[in-house]
Amino acid sequence: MFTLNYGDRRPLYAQITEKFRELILTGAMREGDKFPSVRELAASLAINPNTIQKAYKELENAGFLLSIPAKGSFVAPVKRVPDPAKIQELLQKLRSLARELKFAGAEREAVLAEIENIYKEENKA
Amino acid sequence: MFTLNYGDRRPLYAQITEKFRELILTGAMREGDKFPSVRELAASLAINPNTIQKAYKELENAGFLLSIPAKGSFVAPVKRVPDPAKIQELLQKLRSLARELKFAGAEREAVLAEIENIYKEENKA
DNA sequence: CATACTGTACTAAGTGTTATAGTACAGATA
DNA sequence: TATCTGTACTATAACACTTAGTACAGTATG
Repeated sequence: MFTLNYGDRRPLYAQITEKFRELILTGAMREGDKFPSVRELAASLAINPNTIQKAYKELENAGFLLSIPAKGSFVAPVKRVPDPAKIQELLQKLRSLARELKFAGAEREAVLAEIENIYKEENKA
Repeated sequence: MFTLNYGDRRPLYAQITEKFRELILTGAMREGDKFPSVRELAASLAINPNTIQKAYKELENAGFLLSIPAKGSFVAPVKRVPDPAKIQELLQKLRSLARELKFAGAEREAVLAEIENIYKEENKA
């Protein structure tokens, strides 16, 4: 499904959390889709099942995953209500990132184009 | 100068690194400005000097800080060469962040406006 | 019913990171 | 001379991360 980067200094469970969030945000995984089972993914990545469980628990807390004991883990129903607090938090990160881009010499138009592209994206099946 | 957030799960030295990077990126600190001394900042934040030293070493590796033994630590000269690899890395983060914003319900125009504002900013003294 | 799968919940151990405490040295400054 | 600066160590405690192993209840399939 994906690979882990052991050179990355972030913990394994955080890498796994991020990968799945990307899959959901890009539309590669949609509401109701089944996650690999804890043991199956652990075997596939050659790591401990507990680490997968920790990643899944994080995803569940973040509202991306819904666990049903004895059945499996699934992509949670999307809440269609804008979350102002979350948006403000993300905009703060955006400002910080934009300043770094400006500092690194990125063109204003290039940065704007990236945003446009994301908002043009169809959430592909 | 600033405060630490002990609720944050990131290490103290990383928080300190980030604060100074913000100060430099926003122009609040400029080339040649003096950082507080290791011991002074440690006393001010009520933490160990070693932790400050670790933060300063990170800033130095990142090119933001220049240490002169027995004199002090200063904001490093800015390199005016665009760094394509760094820009690509940041753009990748930008895309991820933009998808999260879209997912959270942020308006396209609001996101674009933030970028515009950053690029309009004069680097204030 | 039996078997194999699912998520979940523990304990125990090893490892690495983080942070503190303390000491020390050489160079600059006043 | 006294005090400041960055730097470099050692030692220790606390915590996070990861692995290993075991166990339980519920579901699906034969």
